[in-house]
Amino acid sequence: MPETALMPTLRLLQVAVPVPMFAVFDYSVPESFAMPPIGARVSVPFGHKTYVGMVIGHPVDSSLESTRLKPIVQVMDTKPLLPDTVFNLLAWAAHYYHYPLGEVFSVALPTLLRQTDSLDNILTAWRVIAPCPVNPDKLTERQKTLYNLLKSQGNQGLSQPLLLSQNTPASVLSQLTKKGVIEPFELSEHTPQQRLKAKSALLVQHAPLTLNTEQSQAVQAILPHLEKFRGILLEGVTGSGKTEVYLQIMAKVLARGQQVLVLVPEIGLTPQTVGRFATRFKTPIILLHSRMNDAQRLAGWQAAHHGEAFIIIGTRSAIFTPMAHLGLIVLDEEHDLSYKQQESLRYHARDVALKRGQLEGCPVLLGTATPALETLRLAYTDKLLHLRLTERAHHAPPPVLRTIDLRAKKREGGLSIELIKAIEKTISQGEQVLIFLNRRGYAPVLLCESCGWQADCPRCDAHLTVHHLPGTHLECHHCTLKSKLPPACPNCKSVNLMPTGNGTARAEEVLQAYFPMVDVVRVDRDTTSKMGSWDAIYAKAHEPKPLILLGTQMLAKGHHFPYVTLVGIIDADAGFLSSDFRAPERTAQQITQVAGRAGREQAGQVLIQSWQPDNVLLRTLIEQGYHDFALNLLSERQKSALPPFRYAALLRAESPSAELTQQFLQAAVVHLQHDIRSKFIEIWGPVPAPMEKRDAVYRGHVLFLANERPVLHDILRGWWPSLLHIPERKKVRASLDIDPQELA
DNA sequence: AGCACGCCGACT
DNA sequence: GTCGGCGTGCTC
Repeated sequence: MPETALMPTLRLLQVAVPVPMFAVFDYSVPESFAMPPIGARVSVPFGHKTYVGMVIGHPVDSSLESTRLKPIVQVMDTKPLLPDTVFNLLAWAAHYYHYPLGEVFSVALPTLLRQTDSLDNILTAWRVIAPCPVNPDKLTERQKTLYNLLKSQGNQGLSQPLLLSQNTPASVLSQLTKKGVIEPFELSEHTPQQRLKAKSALLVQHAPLTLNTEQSQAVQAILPHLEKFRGILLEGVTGSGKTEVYLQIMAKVLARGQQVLVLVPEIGLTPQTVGRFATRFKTPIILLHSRMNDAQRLAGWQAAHHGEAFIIIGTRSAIFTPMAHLGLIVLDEEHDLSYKQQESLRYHARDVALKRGQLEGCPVLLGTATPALETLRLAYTDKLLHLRLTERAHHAPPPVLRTIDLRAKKREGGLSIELIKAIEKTISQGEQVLIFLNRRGYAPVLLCESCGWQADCPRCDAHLTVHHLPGTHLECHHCTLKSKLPPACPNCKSVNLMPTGNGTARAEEVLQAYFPMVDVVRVDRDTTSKMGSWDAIYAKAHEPKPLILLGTQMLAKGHHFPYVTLVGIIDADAGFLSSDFRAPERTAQQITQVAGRAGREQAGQVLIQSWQPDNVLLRTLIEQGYHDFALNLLSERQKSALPPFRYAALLRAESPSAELTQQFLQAAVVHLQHDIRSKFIEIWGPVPAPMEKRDAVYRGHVLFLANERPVLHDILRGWWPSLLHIPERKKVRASLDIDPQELA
């Protein structure tokens, strides 16, 4: 007798659960629930807890006996939560980065959607009730603002996510509702696409700037690629007007009723950046970054998802935001390292963006003055359309770069007399100066002049930095340790303890002493918090008065300082000496970016202090510029068969002991060599990390290089999940970094 | 990741 | 004699 005829058919789900395991799990669906579709969230019992998982399949049977299957607790979405494109993007990311699928979903979703009580939301919108039952002049300022905003939108109103993400407090909504001025309604009758089309008519574009020849050639070259996937590298020197090119392409995309996703580096998301977009387009701009609270993030996410918002500007993780009708991805400063997540899912937003463009069928515009070598290679192999802007937009001549030979020169606070004279001259002309010193604090070392002892961090392989505020003390820049200054040398009891070397705080002291009449503004992690962040700094930098800006790499990133005509780089050598094969590339990008702050509207000069002014790398950069420098580096990489000419993965490990870490890595290598195909992989290491001990853990890594990406990934796929169970792994934390950016 | 099950030390 | 250390194994 056919048993199946009598058995009630089991309704099964395959669910990705957010736990660090590569398996997916089967569940049954009780009769009382409608079957959730693939892409819906379900809450499921797992171990002793309940998790929010993602339905990824409808299997006909399970490898597990039906009695061991647990029923789901709740269906959280009746429709897929994400569009197919984003669902597929996340599945791709899990596969490419060798990361558990359930955790990938968890990383990509707003926190509030990962909670068991978040059911799928009905989209509420608000509109004014006509006629207005009260005199609008009697409303409070905030109420009046909201009233006028909604009134301008007519009967269509504005969605709640859009309002909340634009800083309308929920309280104002309820106050006006109580007064009978506005009403909520359900925004369900139109699809997101229909709403977008309806709204795009309201988009009024403010006057674009006039483009120079190069800019307009770039725009013309990009326009034929709308509506389909194309990766584009817009390589434009600082001041060449990349942003105006973005804006004009965006205008075309918006006019078609499509949305634009703009990604910026972490600290690039200043009010000034946003302001440029906000004044150009008459449409609300949604921001997505880490300093927003959960409710704001969810609101922005929904506004993008439901097609209520046209322009989304966000940092790295915004690349996963679902968009109803995505027409363009812009990724500004594509070389910036903050696009690479350095923990959990170690993705690179640039690479994810290119994949997303492919899945969405839209162009991806990468812009920078200093392209990453990876990107440059893609451009030169026609994987990307390569456009260049070589002139400054406003006819300002490019800055003149010159080295200052530090050998046998007197210095004070790290500043040579030559540099100080140049500062003096600039100041006397009423112009501004930017000094770049990538070391915060007062002095990077506390040295005993009697015996040579140095104050070291007990938890890290690093010296402690001397700080003067609040009060003189020592800080470790690699962990949270802070300590008092010892009264005498713990080694020889001498009291000749000397702060040695120069940080930004000491340079500030020296500069202020030389130029008592001039404002010296220090910009680093220690000052930007108390200065009321960037706003005050920007205000000063935008007054046409003498000013000395002094800071770390925070100053290097895309900011616009119109009155700066002199840039001084205190120490150009450090980066060229590092053991990381990417160090020259990163150093050149940094120097070029800092140099680009000079003379954006007037002629500027850049003075680079160096102990090795004849260094070939430095000379190439100064004499030929970043582009040619990068081409030289690329040919070096090709000769030594390094990325991007081979594909890399880095196994990282850390544990409470150096031995355990290295033993694990060694075992991992042996394990890999059991695979016959491992002969196609070159194995570098294991070695201790450059700073082996950090925050009391011992770190190490082993690098894998292969000629073919699929070969590398196939081998890793069999090997990496199995490493979780080898005996050497106990007490060791390990992670796999695909396309690693830093060997640290 | 949690969390329980499970065998060896200092305490009510 | 028990409470508890964290090693090991499992989670549909």
